[in-house]
Amino acid sequence: MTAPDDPLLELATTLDRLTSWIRRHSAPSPLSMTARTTLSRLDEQGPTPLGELATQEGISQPAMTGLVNRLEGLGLTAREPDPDDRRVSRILLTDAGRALIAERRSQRARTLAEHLQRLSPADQQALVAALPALHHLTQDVS
Amino acid sequence: MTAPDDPLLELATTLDRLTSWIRRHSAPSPLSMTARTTLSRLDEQGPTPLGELATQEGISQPAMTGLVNRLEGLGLTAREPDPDDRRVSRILLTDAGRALIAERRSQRARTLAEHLQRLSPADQQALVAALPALHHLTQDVS
DNA sequence: TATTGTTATACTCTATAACTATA
DNA sequence: TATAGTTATAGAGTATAACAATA
Repeated sequence: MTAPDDPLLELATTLDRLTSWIRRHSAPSPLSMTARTTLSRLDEQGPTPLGELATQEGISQPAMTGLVNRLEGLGLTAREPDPDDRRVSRILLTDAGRALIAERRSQRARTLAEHLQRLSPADQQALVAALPALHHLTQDVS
Repeated sequence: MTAPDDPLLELATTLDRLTSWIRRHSAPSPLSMTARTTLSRLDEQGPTPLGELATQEGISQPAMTGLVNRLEGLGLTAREPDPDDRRVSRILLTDAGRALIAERRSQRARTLAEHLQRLSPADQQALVAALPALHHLTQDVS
């Protein structure tokens, strides 16, 4: 059990609060949160079997089937047969899908910049210095 | 894959990933994300008119009516008439609601802290150093 | 008239169970 | 038999529009 004034525990609480802050300040989107993180994931890791994508996103396989169907209907993703196992559908981003999440990322960066500008230079520097740590944190279990 | 040249763009991407990472590593809950942040908000700011709560959470007034009805059915919140304006319903936490949000918050913080402990001392130090900045960021617009 | 909140209705996203096809 | 994915069905949570009560 951790002590109540453990800085790590305080950090965890702050990150928890940060999550809900980010959620409230995200630009409204016709795509669901899962849809957006799925597109972002496909951009990072390339073509991925549907079931694996479902596990990574923490939703059921039928839910991912439905999501991929919607994304495909929007022209954002496509299916590719796996040459080694004909049961497998590999999901990949189309050019339109890649363009959309690039646009969304830069838009989010602009919004973030507005808020960052109100922070002190020391605060800004601290955040940039913490980037590798945040990166390692999210790759921890992946 | 996006080029990580712009630190601001990288920060946006990392925060994006952090959001979905925290979401995936949260303990499963019968309550929706909005339900949880609403309880948390009521715990922080006390009794709040329903419409104001809807605006703060970024959902419509009818959606908040439905959510509050569900929370009330679970015994987690209650309605209180506003003495000055009889149209207004002020929503407040019950003792059960307060207990639930406290338990969940500390559990979530513990889980996150476990992952933070696996990071290198340098990473941990960087995150702790960024704590005030994160705190300021989330209080920025509040 | 304007505001606070509810009711009516419809759509999206999710889950579990049953199914098809490949392995 | 086991695995990858789809289809069937149901429930939660959301929005917009129309309404009731109060200001």
